[in-house]
Amino acid sequence: MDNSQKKKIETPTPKSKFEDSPVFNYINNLSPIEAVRSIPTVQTFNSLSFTSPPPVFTSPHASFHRESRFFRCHNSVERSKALESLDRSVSTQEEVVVASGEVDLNKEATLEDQEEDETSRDRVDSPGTGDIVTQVLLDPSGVAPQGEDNASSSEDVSVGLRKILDAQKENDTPGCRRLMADAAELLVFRSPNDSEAFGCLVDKISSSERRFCAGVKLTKRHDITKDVQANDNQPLAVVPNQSVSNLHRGSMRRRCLDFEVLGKRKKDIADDDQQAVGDNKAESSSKCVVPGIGLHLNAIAMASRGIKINTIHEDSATVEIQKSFLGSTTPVQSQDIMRETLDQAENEPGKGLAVEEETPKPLVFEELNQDSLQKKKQVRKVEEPGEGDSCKRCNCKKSKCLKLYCECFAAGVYCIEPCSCVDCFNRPIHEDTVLATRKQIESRNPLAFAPKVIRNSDSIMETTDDASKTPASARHKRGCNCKKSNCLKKYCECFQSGVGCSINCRCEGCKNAFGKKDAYLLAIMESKQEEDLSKVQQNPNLSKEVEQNPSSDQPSTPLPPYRHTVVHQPFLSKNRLPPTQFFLGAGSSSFRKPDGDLTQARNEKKPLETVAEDKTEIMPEILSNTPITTIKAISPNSKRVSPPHIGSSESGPIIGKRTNGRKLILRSIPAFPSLNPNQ
DNA sequence: GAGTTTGAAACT
DNA sequence: CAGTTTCAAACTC
Repeated sequence: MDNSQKKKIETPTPKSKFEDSPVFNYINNLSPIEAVRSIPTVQTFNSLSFTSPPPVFTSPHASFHRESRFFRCHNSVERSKALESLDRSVSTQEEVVVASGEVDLNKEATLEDQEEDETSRDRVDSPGTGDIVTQVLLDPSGVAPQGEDNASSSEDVSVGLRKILDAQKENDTPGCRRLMADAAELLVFRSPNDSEAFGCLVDKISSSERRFCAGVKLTKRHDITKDVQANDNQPLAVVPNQSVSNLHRGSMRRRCLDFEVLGKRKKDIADDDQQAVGDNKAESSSKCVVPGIGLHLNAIAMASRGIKINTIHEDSATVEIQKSFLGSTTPVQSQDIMRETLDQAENEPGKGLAVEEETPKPLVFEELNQDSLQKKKQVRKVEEPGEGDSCKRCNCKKSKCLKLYCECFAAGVYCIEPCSCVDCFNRPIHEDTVLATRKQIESRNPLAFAPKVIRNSDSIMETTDDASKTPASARHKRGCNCKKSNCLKKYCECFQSGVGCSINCRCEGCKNAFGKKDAYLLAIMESKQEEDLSKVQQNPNLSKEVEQNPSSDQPSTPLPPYRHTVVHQPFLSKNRLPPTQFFLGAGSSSFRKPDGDLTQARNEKKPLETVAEDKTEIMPEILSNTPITTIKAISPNSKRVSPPHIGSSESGPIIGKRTNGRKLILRSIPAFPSLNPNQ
């Protein structure tokens, strides 16, 4: 039978003879041509299975995971609808918008694969971005959506995209330009920059920004009230056929690309700057972008602000939009907020839609609809005069806005009109200076422009956390060094970023409402304990060893009841309290009243043994302090202590060498009694 | 709005 | 690398 089949395959018999036969069908099913469609599968695998790099480094892949979650909302039906609308050719802009959304989605996947497949990014950075865009557009395999794709949808997408491309070739519509710019933007993001750090930053930022952009591109710029009404009960990104006014968006993105290439389009910039003299806010807004990062931060800021407000004020569309113009305190924070909000939105369809729908609008309006923009600006000023717009506003006097003192500069955006800076050089007209300074700073500190807050890519942590609360796994990269603010004011970068303090922090008397450092450390220890316990449970021999060795400060001792209240910390535990609650509960005044005392106690270098031996009846206060004690013992100078250090040093058995975030999730009370010989 | 406090950034 | 200075945001009044 096999031989006969092979013969049939190998023999060039007339097709008509067999094509109706079951054997032929079977052979067709065996055709390797179908097997070629493995690319989407690969993508799916990539997006689901690849572990993320250590959180110390910004993780574009980790972000991609979330993006994929975000994009999951683009189901085939929606895509079909979009393509139907394309075929109807209702509006060229709409087509472009839809296509852009699809392309962005797929570009992302393609680029991700490229990143993972190749160590160098030169390919992406190669000139001819437009060609790459075309390639993406015309490459069904690359375009094929992952997971859900079937042949028809994939083909539809490619066909639709080709139509779009052809139409755009015929008339160079703004949408076309924008499409190209969108792709170029992504490519620029992937371009190796002045330093690895910058690339790292770009990855981080761009990932979030792209997430935002996806919403933007798939969002229609229609009446605000309509938006809200129509948004109810719609999944994310269910509006692919809605139109976004792309004209200015395109130009803005393009500017970002231009910025990225030093001097490439300086003339444009200069022209824009001249136009900026007119001081249209929309213009200046689009102007406050510094190479690469700036635009994204702006977008993120706007997005997050919009999301944030929208989530709260779902019932007031006007207010939402108006507030959406408001900038955020820090880009990173916005990023986190947005991410969380998006997470939450996924779980709450109603909100999710609002988030998806409202978020991009500010951008569109700001760029396009100047009339409404001005009105909204007026209202905004009335409502929240203190808040900035999408761009940061600095007040630099001496730094010329060319140092990291300047928030604008540090955030990678140009200063704009609302800034009160003096002698500002952080302007597009001084692009050379800006870039040179950036390079200089990066040479000194490659991570100078990297996001200060990094996210733990651990999906478990993030998914188990309530999005409405503090960032589950976000942490300040370098940590704070607060001495007097107790990490309770915005002086503290951790607090300002809305993240808890971590082991990287050298703060004293940390009371960070988003998560205290000691709690963080305690969680690490706890996780290690639980890990050891689980090991012990799996290996009775080990358990015996532990029991027979009471002198060792082993965590095998049953955890006391107070673990329930103490151990669960807001930013790590699934059952964590909201920041405030946590602070008042686990970190209440009675719980850790004298932070100064705490600091002193730490400096007294309590022996680690105290931690383990006292834990059975220790007061929560002491317990909560003990980790710090441990750390202090390791680093009496309050200097940064690296996690591995803890694990390998005197606290070795307790913390262990492998303390990743995931373990922190496993904070429920395990079957400790089984390890207790008295029970 | 002016002055103070604070901690990061920059400098030595 | 540690200590000091500079700086601008955050905060207070």
